Amino acid sequence: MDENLRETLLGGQTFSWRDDGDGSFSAVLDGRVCRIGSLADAASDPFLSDYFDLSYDYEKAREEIAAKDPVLREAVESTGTIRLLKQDHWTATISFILSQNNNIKRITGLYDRLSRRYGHEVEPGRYTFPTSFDMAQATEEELRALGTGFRAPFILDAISKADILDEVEALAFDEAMERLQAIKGIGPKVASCILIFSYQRREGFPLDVWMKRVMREFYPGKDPSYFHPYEALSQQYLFSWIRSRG
DNA sequence: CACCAGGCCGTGC
DNA sequence: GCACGGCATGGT
Repeated sequence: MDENLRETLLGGQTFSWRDDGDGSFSAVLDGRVCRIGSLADAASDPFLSDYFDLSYDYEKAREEIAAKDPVLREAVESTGTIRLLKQDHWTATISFILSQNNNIKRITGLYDRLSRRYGHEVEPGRYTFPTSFDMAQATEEELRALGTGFRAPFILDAISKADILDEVEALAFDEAMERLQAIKGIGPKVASCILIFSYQRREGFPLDVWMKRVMREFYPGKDPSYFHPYEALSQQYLFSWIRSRG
């Protein structure tokens, strides 16, 4: 087993991709519909080459993570390579605000509804994810009507503080975590997801309900620094593993 | 009918 | 500093 594109694209780090049902996946990114059947399709596309982080040595990382302990080895060997995508800051921020106390299927639906309501149609039925400017006139009532629920005011707060996302780029990890949490609806878990999946901060280690279970059961007394320098990737493998194991 | 989902906020101690 | 209830919505 080498790449696990399905897990990378549909496993909860992005909500942009759809299963086309013919062995390929598609998303509206970079202002156009991107389609991909295997990682080779990304190599010839400069935007996707960067987005899929092709210059990083994931094979070496896999080997070093697997060698760390038996649990990690089982997690890594239970699946193919999971990549850390380089997503747009704003898209990732709204995506993970939507993710709190929610499930992947419903998050994806909300992402689609926001796109249809505030984004731009680039092909019949395919819409860009709206920018903070596209959403500047959004109201809480509108957002609630789309099903965002109690997250609606959080989205409005993010719109008004979107400039924070530019500041974060220059900050060290701990300061970046703190700065992102100035936006309502962003706590430690959401902040770490944004930093990993949009700012390439591989020291992030999101602790959601699943990962708290993993830590309690298999790593009692340990903290994320145990996984250094592969905190984020180790977390992705453990998350995928525990979730598929039920 | 419960209970849960890639949590966080506000409040109280 | 930590514990707790509440929160919109849809699926099981």
